[in-house]
Amino acid sequence: MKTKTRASRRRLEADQEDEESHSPQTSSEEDTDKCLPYRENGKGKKQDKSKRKKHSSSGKEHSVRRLESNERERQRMHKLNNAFQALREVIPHVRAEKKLSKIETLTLAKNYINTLTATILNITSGSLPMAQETSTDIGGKFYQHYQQQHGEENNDEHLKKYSTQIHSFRQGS
DNA sequence: TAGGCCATCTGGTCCT
DNA sequence: AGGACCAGATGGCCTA
Repeated sequence: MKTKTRASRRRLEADQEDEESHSPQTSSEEDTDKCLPYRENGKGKKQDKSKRKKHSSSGKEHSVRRLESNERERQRMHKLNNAFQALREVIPHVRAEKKLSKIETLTLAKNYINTLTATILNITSGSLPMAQETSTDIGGKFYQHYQQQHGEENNDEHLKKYSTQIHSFRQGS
């Protein structure tokens, strides 16, 4: 992978620093200073430099914890990316040969959900204002798409169930 | 070459 | 206490 080289290089550098000085914080402190301005409130709020936590562990221990933490973070991001990939695969889009970026994926997913919701409401009742705005042409296309995705069997049953859920969800909100 | 996108590292904060 | 989550920083790759 392209960034593997970078990652291993950084790890190597960190290890070297650790071995040389037993104070791997030096470069990290500089990095942290670049994080300014600090977030103002809420989750992830950064503290004033003077209030920063002191590491109780030795340099070696801290370095080990950091590496473990980095690995967990990588795994977490991989899971997140897998979820993005799964989302990409269920969103119909025009330029199928080009991979959707994350922001495109989220935006298209939101639009897709909105359209599907409107379409299903249109199919099942047509009584809500949003459903009336939706053209039957679009509705037909998505119904076709639904059939391609889910096959012929139990479509009515599934659609009925889904639309009931949507209706109750919309009424609840 | 600038800008977009991405993976990774990192330290702070939250949660269990 | 330790893991999860988050956001900033950094640098590589790609494309217009």
